[in-house]
Amino acid sequence: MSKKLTTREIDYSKWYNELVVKAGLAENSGVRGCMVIKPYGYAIWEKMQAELDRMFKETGHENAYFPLFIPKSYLSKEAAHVEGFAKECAVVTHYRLKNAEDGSGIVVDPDAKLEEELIVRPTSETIIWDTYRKWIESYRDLPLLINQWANVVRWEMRTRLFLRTAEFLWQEGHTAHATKSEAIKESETILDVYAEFAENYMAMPVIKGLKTESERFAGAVETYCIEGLMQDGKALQAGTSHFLGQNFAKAFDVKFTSKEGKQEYVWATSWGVSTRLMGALVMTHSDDLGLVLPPNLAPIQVVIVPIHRTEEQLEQISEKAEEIVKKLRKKRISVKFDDRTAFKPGWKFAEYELKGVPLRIAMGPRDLENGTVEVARRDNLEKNIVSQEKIENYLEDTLEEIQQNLFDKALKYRENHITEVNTFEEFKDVLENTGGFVSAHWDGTIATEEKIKELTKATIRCVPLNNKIEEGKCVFTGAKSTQRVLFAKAY
RNA sequence: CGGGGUGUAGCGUAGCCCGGUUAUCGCGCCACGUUUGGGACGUGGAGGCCGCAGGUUCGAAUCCUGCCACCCCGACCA
Repeated sequence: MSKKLTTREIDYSKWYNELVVKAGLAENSGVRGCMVIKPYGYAIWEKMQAELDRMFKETGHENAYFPLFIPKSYLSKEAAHVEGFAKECAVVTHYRLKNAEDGSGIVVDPDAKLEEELIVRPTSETIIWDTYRKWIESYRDLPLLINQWANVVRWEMRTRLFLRTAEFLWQEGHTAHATKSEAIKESETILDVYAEFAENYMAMPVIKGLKTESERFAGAVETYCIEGLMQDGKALQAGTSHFLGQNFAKAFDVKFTSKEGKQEYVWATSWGVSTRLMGALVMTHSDDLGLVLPPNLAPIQVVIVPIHRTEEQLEQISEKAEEIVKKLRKKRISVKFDDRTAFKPGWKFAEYELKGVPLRIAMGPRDLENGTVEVARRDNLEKNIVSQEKIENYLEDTLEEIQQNLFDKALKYRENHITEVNTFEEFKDVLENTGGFVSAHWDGTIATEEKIKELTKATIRCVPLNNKIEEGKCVFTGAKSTQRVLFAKAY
C-alpha cells in the first residue's frame, strides 16, 4: 500500500476515493454499485444515527419498519412519483432457483414467475401510504409521525463510495397531518433538525433552501433542502424534507373525519438523510494526510500512544495511560490506548492521522519524568506539552475547540465561496475560477435553468429560505426577477 | 447506457506486440534478533488455477471469442 494519498490539488476525486478506502470507511464490493461499509466507517454512521434518532424522538417521532419490496402497482399510483423513479428500480420477477439441466449451475426457475412483480424500494412513500390508509380514520389519529431506518436501492449508472451507490442506508420520515399548515411546519421542523445536526455534529455549515421545480422530489409540492459546500467548490445536497401536499393521500385514498365530521384528505411530508452524509463529512474537513473528523462524530476521540525502549518503561507508561483512560471515560470521551508493540510510534501517528482521530496523546520516558504528555491536534496539527494534572479537562476543552474550529473553518470557506454576479460572463468566470455558490437573479423558468445547466453544468441548488427580495434582471435572459438564487456545480 | 482504459500474491506492479524452463520487483504478511519522541533494520520464510468461461496450439499470463468487475469522460440521479 502506498503511504501517501493523492493530494486534493492533483486530483480531488482520486483523493476522495483513496481516502475512503485507506481510512477504512468503505470499499467496493463484488456487487455492481454496492459498497461494503467497514467497521470504522460504520461506527461513524452509527454515531450519526444515534444523534439523529434522538433528535427525531425529541420532536415526537417514532420508529417503525416497512417492507423492502413494493408491489409494482403501488408505485404507479402517483404519476409524478413513478416517473421520477421508474428508470432506476430493481425488480424482482421470480421467487425460485433450480439446478440447470446441463449441470452448469443454478438458474432462475422459469416456472416460478411472480404474479405481480415486486420493486425493491427506491423510497417507501407508496407502501407507507397504502398502510396509513388503514391506520388513519379520525383527526384523533393525527398527526402520525413515523420514521424508519432502512436500506433502499436506486439503480445508478455511475456510482461512488457513499456519494452515490446503488444500495444505500438512510432514514425516511413519513408524516400525516390534518392541516396544510401543520404539514408545512413539520417539513420545516425537520429541515431545522437536519441543519442543526449538520452544523453541530458534522461541523458542516449548510444553507437551508427550497428546490426549484426541476430539482424537486417526484411527487412533492415543495422540497426543502440543506446544501453543503465541499472543498473542491462543488455543492452537495445533504438532506431533503418534502411537503407532499395531498398528492399521496389522494393517490392512496387516505382520508380522515375532521372535528366537523367531514371527510378530508390528510396532508403529508417525507424527509431523509442517507449514508451520503459520510461523503459530505469526508469532503468538508479532510486534508492530504487523511480524514479529519469532528469530535462529536469521531468513533475514537483521543488515542494514547506510548513511546518506550524497555518493558519497564511500557509498564510505567501503561499505568499512567490507564489512569487517563479512566478519567476520560468518566467524561464519556471515547479513548483508545494503543499499546501494540508491533508498530512503532511514528507508524501509529501516521495511521491515526489517516483515520482522523481528533486528539493524539504521546507519552514517553521524558513525560514520565516531567509529569507531562504531548498532545497533538488533528485539525491544525499543533502539538503541545501538557501537564498530566487535570489532563482530562484540557482534552475535553480542546475537543470542543476542535469541533468549533472545524465549523468555523468550513464556514469561512463557504462564505468566501458565495459570489454575487450580475452578468452571465461573470457567472461563467466565477464558476470556472472560484467555484462554490453563485448567487444570481433568475427569471423563474425551467427553460432558463436548463439552458444554464447545459452551458455551464451548474444547477440551481436552492432558493435560500428568508431570501432577500430585491428587484433584478435574470443573469441569463435579462427578464425581471425578484430574488437571487444559488447556482453551483453539484455532486 | 455510450466512448476510452485496466484486471498478474493482501496492495502496487514487470512480463503480453514477437506463445516455450521454476512468472518479476517493491510494500505488506510470518519467524527470530536488534530497534521504538514522525511510517525502523537485518536474516530466513510463506503466499499465484496471471479476473472468469470457452476456443486456437504439441504448449497460453501472452493469440481469439464471450462474460464479469473496476477506473476516467459523457447522459441520468441524492
